Amino acid sequence: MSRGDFMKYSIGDFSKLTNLSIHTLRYYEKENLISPERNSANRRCYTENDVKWVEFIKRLKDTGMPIKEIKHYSELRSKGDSTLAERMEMLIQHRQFLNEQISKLQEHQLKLNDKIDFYREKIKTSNTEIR
Amino acid sequence: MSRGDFMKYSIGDFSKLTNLSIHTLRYYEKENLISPERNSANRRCYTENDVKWVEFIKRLKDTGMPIKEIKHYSELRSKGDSTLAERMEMLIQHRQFLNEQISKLQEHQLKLNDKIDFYREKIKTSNTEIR
DNA sequence: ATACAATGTAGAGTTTACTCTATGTCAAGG
DNA sequence: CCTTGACATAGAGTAAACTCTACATTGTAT
Repeated sequence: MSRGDFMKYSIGDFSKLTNLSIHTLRYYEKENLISPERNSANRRCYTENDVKWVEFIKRLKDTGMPIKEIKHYSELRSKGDSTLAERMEMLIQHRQFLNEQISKLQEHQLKLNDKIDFYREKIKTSNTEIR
Repeated sequence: MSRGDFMKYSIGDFSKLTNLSIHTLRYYEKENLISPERNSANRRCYTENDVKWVEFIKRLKDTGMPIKEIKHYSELRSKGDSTLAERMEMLIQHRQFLNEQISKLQEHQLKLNDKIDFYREKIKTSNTEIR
């Protein structure tokens, strides 16, 4: 319903919107992650759609998917609905990876807590010794 | 109580024990993360203590602490008990970082699940259309 | 019309964390 | 005695993901 559907963003605006540097946006384009239209003067025109897409790219990246793989996903995506199943498969694989990642971090979290408790004791003791 | 306390490991053995390549071990030493003794022939002699220390280094690394910071921690550690408080402070900071990391990943996990559900629906629909 | 800010491309440079190569030493087995 | 294999150092090379530079165009405010 919103006018937003017709908004076009320059690379500068899009950069601010997505918190990705202009350099990074051009790099992502070179790597086939994003493919904005160009206007008559060859300037990039990003859309609302690109905003959402970049948010998703960032999600994949922040969960440890390498650029190469995101590139692959992105290339599938631009081939249209015939690649839906393959893309879902990738996401399911990635979810598995993410679940494992979280489990490992939670284990590390426990151990780190133990270590900190251990330090607390050690410091208490060495303070006692000083008195 | 175990004889383990007197065990010494060559770099090859230690590499197998810790799952770090010999190259990586030498690199970590250059970066001041580990400081094994040397025998008369200048060969590195790792101890049980080093095994535990490397496990901890790996924990810090796997939770996203950069080598530089681990190096700093390690240098504090080798200064002895006078640095206990500062080291604990580092760990507490790092725990904070880790907690945030886990929260973010959990949020990503939810969104990824949504996305996969969305794909599932979309695929179901496009299959229906084919019939 | 002119200046200056934003954008374009191509390609070089940076950072992190390894990883590998070249070359040399030394102890133990055949 | 000689070769082989593990180890030593110094320094070069690599991969990923940016990040920056140089230089050319274009859009906009005065």
